[in-house]
Amino acid sequence: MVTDGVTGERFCGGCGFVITERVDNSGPDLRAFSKEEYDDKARTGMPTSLAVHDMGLATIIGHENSDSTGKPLSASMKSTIKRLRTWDGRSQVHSSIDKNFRQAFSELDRLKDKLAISDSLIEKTAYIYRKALEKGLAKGRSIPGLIAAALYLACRDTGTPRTLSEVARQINVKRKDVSRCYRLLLQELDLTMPVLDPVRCMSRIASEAGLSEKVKRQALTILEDANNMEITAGKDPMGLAAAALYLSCTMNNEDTTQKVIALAAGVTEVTIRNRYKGLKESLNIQVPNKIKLNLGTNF
DNA sequence: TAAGATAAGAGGGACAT
DNA sequence: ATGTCAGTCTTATCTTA
Repeated sequence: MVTDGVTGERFCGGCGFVITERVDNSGPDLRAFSKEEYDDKARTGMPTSLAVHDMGLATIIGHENSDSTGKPLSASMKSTIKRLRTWDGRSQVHSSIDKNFRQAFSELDRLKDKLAISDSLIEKTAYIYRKALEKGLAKGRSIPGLIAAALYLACRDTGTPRTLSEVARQINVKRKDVSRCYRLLLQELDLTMPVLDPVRCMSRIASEAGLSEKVKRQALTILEDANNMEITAGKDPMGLAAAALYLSCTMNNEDTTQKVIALAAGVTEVTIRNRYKGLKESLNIQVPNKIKLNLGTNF
């Protein structure tokens, strides 16, 4: 059993099967402005460290001076993180930037739990957000939108499979607003992001939809072939991964539906169908007729 | 009931004006 | 800067097996 320090996912070191990758997120989406209120509205399974709300930033920002990949931080990054920790000890808000930062962090606090994000990702998000504030990008923009964008940026940067829609939904900001902030950050901070790796997406979808290892492996080879044929450019990675999984399911006669996979992947059935069709045609894959198994029950 | 088909609409990138 | 265009994805509805 290995825990990915970057994505916070726990998976088998041998086969890569993801054991748990996210906490229940179907609870109410409520704001809380005090510890008591937070405790009242919190769902079960809340980590105790978060319940001790007064511990604040120090519980969020770890003390190891290394980034999410384990490499030591640069000197400037180190001092930035140090400052973040220090601020938390202060009872007074010194400037508008500090104030903004505190507010942003209370948002981030909630997101962390809902999206099952690791501490190192939180640090990265904080770093990005701080940069954004220094550049004055917060002016005229909502804090939740910007912090969500920073978080999504950190996810993309580390290859953590969280979709823009997910992040936006959990923080209760319109997807397009987060999207706008995200592009702004990319531009202003002079960053380029690698395309989200469909392979990473697959682990998530496969475990969420309860698919077998065999199916997952075959879906992986399908994705590789698709990549080699350059038919994946410009397509939604999640949709591609989902379609590859579905195709693999039909090839292996694994009992599943588009609906299940679509739900797990966070894309629509139509998208899966389109990618599915494209994959099947481009790779010239013959799909056997579905053998109807009389199992009596769905599970 | 699941899968496929089709249409309308949103949002963003590329490109020209 | 602004408008147009092609391509993608989503939502909704209808048909098919």
